[in-house]
Amino acid sequence: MDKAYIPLQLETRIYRYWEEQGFFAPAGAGDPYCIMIPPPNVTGTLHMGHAFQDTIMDALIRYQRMQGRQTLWQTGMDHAGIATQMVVERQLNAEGSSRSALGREEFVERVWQWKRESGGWINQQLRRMGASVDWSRERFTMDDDLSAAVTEVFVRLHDEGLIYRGKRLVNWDPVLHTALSDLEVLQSDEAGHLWHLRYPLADGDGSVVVATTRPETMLGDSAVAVHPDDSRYRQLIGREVLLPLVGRRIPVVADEYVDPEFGSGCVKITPAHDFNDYEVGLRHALPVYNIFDDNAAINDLAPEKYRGLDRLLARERIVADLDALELIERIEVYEHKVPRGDRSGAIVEPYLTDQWYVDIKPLAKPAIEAVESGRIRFVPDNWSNTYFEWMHNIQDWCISRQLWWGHRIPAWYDDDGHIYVARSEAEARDKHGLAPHVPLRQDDDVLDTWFSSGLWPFSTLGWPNRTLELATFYPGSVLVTGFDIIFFWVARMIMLGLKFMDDVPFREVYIHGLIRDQDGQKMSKSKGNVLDPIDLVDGVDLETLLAKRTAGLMQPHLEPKIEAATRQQFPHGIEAYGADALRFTFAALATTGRDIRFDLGRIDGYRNFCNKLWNASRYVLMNTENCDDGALELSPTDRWIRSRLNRTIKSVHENFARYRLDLVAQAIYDFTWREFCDWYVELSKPVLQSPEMSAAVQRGARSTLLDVLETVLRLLHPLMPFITEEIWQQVGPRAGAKGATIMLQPYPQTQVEWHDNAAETELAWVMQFILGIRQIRGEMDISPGKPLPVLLHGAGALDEELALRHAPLLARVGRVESVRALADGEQPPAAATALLGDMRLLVPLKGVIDVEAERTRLAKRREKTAAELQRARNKLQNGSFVNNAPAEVVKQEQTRAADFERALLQLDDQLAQLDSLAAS
RNA sequence: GGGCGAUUAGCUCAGGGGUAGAGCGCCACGUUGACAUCGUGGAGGUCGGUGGUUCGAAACCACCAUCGCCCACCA
Repeated sequence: MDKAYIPLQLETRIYRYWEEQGFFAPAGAGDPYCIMIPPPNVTGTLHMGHAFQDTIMDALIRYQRMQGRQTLWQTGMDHAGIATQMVVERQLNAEGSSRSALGREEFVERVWQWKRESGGWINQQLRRMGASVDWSRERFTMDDDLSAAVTEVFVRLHDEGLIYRGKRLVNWDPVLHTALSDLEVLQSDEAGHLWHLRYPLADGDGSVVVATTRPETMLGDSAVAVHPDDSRYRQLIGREVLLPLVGRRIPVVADEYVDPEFGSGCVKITPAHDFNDYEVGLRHALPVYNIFDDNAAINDLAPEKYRGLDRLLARERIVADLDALELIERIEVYEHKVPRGDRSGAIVEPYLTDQWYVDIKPLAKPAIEAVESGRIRFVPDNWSNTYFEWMHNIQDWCISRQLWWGHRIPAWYDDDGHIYVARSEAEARDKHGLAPHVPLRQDDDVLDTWFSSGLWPFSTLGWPNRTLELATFYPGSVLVTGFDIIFFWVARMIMLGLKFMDDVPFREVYIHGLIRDQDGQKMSKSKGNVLDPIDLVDGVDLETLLAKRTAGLMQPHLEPKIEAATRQQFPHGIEAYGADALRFTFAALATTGRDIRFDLGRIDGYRNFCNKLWNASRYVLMNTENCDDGALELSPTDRWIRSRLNRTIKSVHENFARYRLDLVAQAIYDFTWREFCDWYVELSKPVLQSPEMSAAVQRGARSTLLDVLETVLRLLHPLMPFITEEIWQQVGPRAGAKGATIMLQPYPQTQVEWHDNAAETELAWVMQFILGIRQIRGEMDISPGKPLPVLLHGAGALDEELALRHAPLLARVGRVESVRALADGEQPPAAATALLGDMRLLVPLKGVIDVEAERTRLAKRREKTAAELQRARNKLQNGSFVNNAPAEVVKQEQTRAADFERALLQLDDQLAQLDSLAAS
């Protein structure tokens, strides 16, 4: 092995090897285990959230694969209708062209072209992260077979009456010119005004005042509403108002919807442009006056002077005109919710159009029950509340989009406006007996992207065909995703899976947090705080990073600020940490149910961990070159580390089961560094490097080094696949493992014969001995290299036995020159002290040590011990504690008190000796 | 207006009815035959506040404060 750990080259080499060997495909006859990747946007790039999510999935997949499960990680990409269409349109605009200039067919061809160019990029990034997805099964939502599944689902739902076409208000995005589902509309708090308008009564006798945040909609008013019980307005009900500027006579109606407390208690009703008003209009059979065109400009139904004006310009004119007529009662500054399209950012208008809808309640009911009954489990569980909340209040799903990129709706129209839904035009003609000469025109619209992603768990496996894959891998085991798409995606997969597969699409939904920057800010292009995971893996220089962060900003004026912040945080760019370090960092941060601040300090530390593992492996390899299979004896040290490893394995399995990858990472990290490297490797040195050790004991140490390291590599592999493979290629065979890759080795299991309490107790004694000496050394400023003589005061038979048995370890690791027990009655010399149970370790001072310094040191320890003792005594003197606490807690407290008491006596005794020494 | 989450060392975070934890950072020492991307020792916290339950609360409960997120048609 090279002396230095350099991840870049080995990681790419190893990934190529795995892929070429086909290790990622499901294999064996084990219990199936399947994860569906949340398909990323085909033209997108990998961001930190993806990298985090992919790390979690890959860890689970590799863990289960090593457990012998038949494991499928289904990969693929989403066509992401609106997002992709916008990207390509922007490209066209930059070229001075446009979507409409190209026409539908050419535009769609252009999108496919762009998909082919950029679509591979995210896959390269996935590979760089080490994702063990089955590339041979990669799917795209617009593949022929997946598209066929979409059509099939649409037709079946339609034939069952669960998809219908209806004219009603939708959220209309006047920039993208498409309808949006409720989920695609974000409500943002914005400063605005509340205009109080005065409408004269038609008979000239008085007026009413209505309030609105959108005065331009008054052109479409068809009534004024008051609450039926509002005594102020009871006499107005049934009378008419003369709508200013328009001149229309509109009725005053009574409706419970009106809140008498708000504003004047009178509401203008605009059924065509407000969801509530639409309902009121239906209840009172009011006419619907649509006054917008699809750009949200005023149309020809409005008075001529406003026609063609954009809604905001129209607003200004109308307010001015009403003001001139003295019909503005007052204008209030008012903060209110403004609905905006999640992609375009445009203010969305309620707009009356024909759209396709899914009648969702019949699908929602079993989907709710599936989570209630526990057939699907959310991890952490509190997300099920969020799910229920939305599912219980679910509205019909508008699935048609006025876009060109997506699945064309399988509906055809004849010249009379009849609608024929079928799998193809031919089927439509066949089904409805339409002659070939009857002209049919397919619906221009495409389906909401989530309609096809909702089928992902079964469309990727071959549905509607009854494939072997479907039988094997549906339902999937767990869905790993962020909370932001519980409604968009998770809920819809559950509904559609239950509907078409008659079973849930997955058993568990693991919801992870959002990756934020070091200040807790959401990472976003416009904030200029985005980190590209690949930059952390392979490194990036400052100039490239700056260019990335400032290119194509929507608000160019932020550039200097972003540049300054970036220069400050990364004065030298970002170094190459390698995929393993980044993955381990993600795992260590993957605590459930909370967002993650990505802290560069952590990745630094975990890169160091890689280096530690690398070098410990070099040590093991160097010291196990000449192994023979002669008789072998395991020392207490060997048995101790195996026992500790066993505990670690247990904890790793438990935490995988709970999706607590942070605790998995921590358990392995602590064992590897704190126990294996810091102690076992050090303790093995005196055994392997001194000639007087027996060959059997040396063999025991060598085989333990190999066994433990080889096991750690397998344990760690799901989190750090590359470095573990690289090292395993050498360590595995030497440890007796056979196979071409660590990926397909069995995952470590606990072994009862490794469990050894006696060895753990014995080594605790050794470590405490060495720690005591080190403490004296550190606090008394004695050079770490200087060998020290140690006297045992008050040693029992067992202490003497252990001291003798482990003398080589104490000598080498503790830098102890000699150990001798004081004889009975022998006067101890002036010494620095450490406590080990009932025994005192004495390091004779002999001028090496400053007596005053030792006194201070001991006094400090005494103070701490006395405080602890006092607390324990207080407890034990408290009658209610002794009477009420469980016996074992009381016993434990008594033991503690006794220990402190003994320690205190030892310390007092030692302090007295220092005094007598100083006096003499 | 409803719901959820967070508040523990300078920073990022685990933990959890009985002894306050890790990593990073900080201080001191160190060329020990794997590793300075390291080793050894050390300093550092009345676990957001108030009340309650309990023999015992940082942990459980209630309320409050601050921060964050989600959902909701008050014009």
